Amino acid sequence: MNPKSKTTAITGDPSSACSIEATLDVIGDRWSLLVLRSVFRGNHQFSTLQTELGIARNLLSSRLARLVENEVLTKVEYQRRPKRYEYRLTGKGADLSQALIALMNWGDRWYASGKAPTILTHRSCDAALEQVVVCTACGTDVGPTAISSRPGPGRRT
Amino acid sequence: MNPKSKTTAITGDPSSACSIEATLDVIGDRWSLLVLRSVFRGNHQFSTLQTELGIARNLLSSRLARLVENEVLTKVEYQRRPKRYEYRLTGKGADLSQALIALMNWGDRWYASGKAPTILTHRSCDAALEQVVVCTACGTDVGPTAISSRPGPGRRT
DNA sequence: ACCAGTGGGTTTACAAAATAAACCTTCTGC
DNA sequence: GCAGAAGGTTTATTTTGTAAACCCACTGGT
Repeated sequence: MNPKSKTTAITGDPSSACSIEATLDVIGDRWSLLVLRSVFRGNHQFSTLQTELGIARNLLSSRLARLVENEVLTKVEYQRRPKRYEYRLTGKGADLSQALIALMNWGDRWYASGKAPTILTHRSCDAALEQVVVCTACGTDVGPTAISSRPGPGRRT
Repeated sequence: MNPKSKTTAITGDPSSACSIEATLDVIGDRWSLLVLRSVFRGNHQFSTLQTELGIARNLLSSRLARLVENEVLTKVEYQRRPKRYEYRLTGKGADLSQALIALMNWGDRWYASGKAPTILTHRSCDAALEQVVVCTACGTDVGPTAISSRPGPGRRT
């Protein structure tokens, strides 16, 4: 589009040459992930979100609109007369759980000094969860230094 | 600290009541994660990062300073006369790989239409990787709807 | 000796985004 | 017919981000 490729940054266009960038185009601002965390926790109404987060109302409004536009949330009328709306996660939104869990775990490891503020469990077992990266071939847990990166079929640069 | 708890938002203080918030206090702005992605990819110099990302130089400067201050990166003099520096991931920084992978995977699933721009592999197997959340008790892969959340020992609210 | 080029920044002027507070609208229940 | 709740929008102000210019130390070429 631009000959000198100015659009390397946050472009607002999720069809990026990098999937991290694509993701950040949707949820990579100061508030979106906090809004989503709150929705994951069960807050679905505008007022509740606003109070819990302390976000300015106009910003919350625009963030929710953007998340709805990007199909991460849906706006559902849960009452008529007076009309009341709530925001629910779509499948795509729920699929962000892995990312939120990764961010939470990092915060736990480096800022919670062994005492996590929130613990996630398997609903049926009530046991703790663990997030791992595994090799689809050998099945072993792969740490950051054993990871290699190569261009895939969607590479555009 | 503040009686009416105004500090629910992005406070710049990672010792938050929520680990997601703590994490976002460190890397939750428009650029930090993109800078880190670039460092993960092997770009360690100021100029290289600036050119690759298209970020304003003063912003890159302040982001790098903040990441160094928070011990995500270290600034290493790799040459004297003239002095040249490079930025390297610390252990804490490398530990963000899970989060970057989660964000990348989400982008792959929802914006790459089956063709990932980048593929991560197990260095020794050359096979694809998979990120999963597993139960420490039953060992099964736990999807977003089977996850339960409860307050942990570090809860402060 | 001079000058261009490289690396790693800082300063400055300007534009965009965030914040806080006030305001608006529709409806209910008293 | 008034207060209060829900879900916003408008407005003024402050904070951030952006782009371009500039600075400094040094090297290698002429």
